[in-house]
Amino acid sequence: MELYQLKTFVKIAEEGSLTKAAELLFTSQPAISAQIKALEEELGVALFDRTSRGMQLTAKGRLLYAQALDTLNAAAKLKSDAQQLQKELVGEIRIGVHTDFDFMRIGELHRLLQTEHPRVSPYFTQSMSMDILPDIRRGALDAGFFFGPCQLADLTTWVLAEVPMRIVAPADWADRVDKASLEDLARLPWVYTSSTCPFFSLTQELFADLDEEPNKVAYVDSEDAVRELIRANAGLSMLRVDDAARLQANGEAVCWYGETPRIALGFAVQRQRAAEPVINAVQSLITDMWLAPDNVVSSGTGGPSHD
Amino acid sequence: MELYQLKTFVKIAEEGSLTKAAELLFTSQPAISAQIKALEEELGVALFDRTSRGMQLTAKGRLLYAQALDTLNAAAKLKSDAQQLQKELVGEIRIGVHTDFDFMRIGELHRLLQTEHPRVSPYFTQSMSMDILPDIRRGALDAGFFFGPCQLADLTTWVLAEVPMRIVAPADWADRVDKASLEDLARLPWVYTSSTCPFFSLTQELFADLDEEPNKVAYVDSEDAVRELIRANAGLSMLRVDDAARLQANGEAVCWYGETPRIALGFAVQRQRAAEPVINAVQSLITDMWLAPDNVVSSGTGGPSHD
DNA sequence: AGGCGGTGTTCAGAAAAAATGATGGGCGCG
DNA sequence: CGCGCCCATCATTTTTTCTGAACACCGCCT
Repeated sequence: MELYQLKTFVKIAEEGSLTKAAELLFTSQPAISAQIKALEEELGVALFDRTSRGMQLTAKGRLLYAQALDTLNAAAKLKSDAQQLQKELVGEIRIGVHTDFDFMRIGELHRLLQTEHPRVSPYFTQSMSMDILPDIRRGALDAGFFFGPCQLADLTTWVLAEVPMRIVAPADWADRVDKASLEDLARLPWVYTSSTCPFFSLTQELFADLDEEPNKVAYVDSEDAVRELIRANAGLSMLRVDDAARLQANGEAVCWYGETPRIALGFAVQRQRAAEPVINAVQSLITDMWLAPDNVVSSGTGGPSHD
Repeated sequence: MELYQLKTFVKIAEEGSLTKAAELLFTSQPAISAQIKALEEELGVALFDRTSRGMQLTAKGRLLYAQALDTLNAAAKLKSDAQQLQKELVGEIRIGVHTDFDFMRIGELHRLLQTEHPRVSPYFTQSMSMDILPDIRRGALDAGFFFGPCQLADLTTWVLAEVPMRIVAPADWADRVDKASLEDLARLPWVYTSSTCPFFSLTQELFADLDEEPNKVAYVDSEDAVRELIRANAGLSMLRVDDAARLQANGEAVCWYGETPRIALGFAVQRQRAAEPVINAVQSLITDMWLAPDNVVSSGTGGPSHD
């Protein structure tokens, strides 16, 4: 039993005539006569009564006609859906996110993806900056965001923004920090990130010209932990300017406005997979989002605001 | 796109390997490789990723796999239903019924038909005895019951029973009828059926030996009308014994027990259609029902019961 | 590094299936 | 009774599909 036989069956049933059906199917009358004969033989059921005036469905044929239609419809849907899929991008993509979803504009990204490529399902997994790049390399992630430079040669990366940072101290230390020099700060207790974290090098560079090492009283590996220790008066640290401003606004911290180091916000994928349609599409969406002229994060928002 | 291609598609998807699928489909590996290639080309969609370890569904392939299954399932259902139909009888049959459905045991017939041939739909139409035989001949009915002899040569008939009849008089006339002779009865008013009705000849035969014609005061053409006129004291008539007994039990009539003419209950179909499976099956059911030894209507229930 | 065993692909020729065009038989209609 | 329309059949051609061998690729194991 093949679809072409069912098509013939249905057409003959509708036309009531081999001859007419043959015309409409652009074939010869003996051809479809043989098709129906084979079909009837295979099903073991006489589908038509042959009269001198044409072909008429038998009672059994009428029952099977409906099912033949069902089958053909299922096949037609398969084909049309396939042709629709031709134009669409289909797949999944696992994206590592290393900091707040709202800062990373994940909602906006998701919305864009939904409209541009509705059949691409993103999986956003939050993990630490230092885990994301190796995970992409391992294939545990398909793409990801990260701070700082990328040391892995087999990843392709894009710089999305230069994110300005700020040195932040516990709120109680306002007078110890207010007019302090960099050296003054170095002597205060510091909450550091672990050495694999991009913030680590950033902070190190800050003090590179000084003779003495900063006074490190704790090492943590998440921004949340940094904020918590600042609130607990443990020491100073470095945060994104927006994060710092929020803490200060809440009275949970004070900022030091001496210098604003910047850290690169990057997006990475495996080099040999960069051309995969799904990955490429998501990457385009993200670089467009972040590098559009009206969206540059690295600009402005410099020193303190005095009013 | 043909079903054999979809079968191959599904099998490869399930096995993850051309080689294994080829084995299971009892064909060669290049054959199904070409099938899939053609299918992919027609759909315009890459269904599989070819790896050195086998064939793996693409994201699009996974979406279409479900639809391929749907299509194959529809086809499989069509085929299995057809093979079921092979054994079954399918069709409609229009049966003319000329008297009470319960006397004709239509309920029992329907129940039997339902269990023996569930796909045969009977249409029972009630019409007068004298219309049924011509209707069968015309093809307006496929089969039918009738009383009396059949004069139409191109019908095949079966005698189902010899139905005993009884002369019935209005209840008020009990003493005029009780000890009456046939001649006495002939002089009383009679409710006759029209001359085309088999009851007509039956009644005529009853009085054939007498010199005088019975006193006919009305002609009607339904048993219902006969009963109604008896209740209205219009005259005597003839009814089936069971009918007569019911009227007498209700005090609506009295019976005369002098003689019990019998009328043949017949079943007829068109001669040249008698062998059609549906007609033949229904006829068998009916003759079995009526002619089974424990079901003979013509026997017993003779004279008056004295206790 | 090189061979081995597994994969899927390609190709030319063989086999099978389907379509063709001519022929013939049945039936209704004028 | 013949004509026109219908479908079935048959030998033949055409198309499609299958086959088997050769090949390329990849991971794995020695």
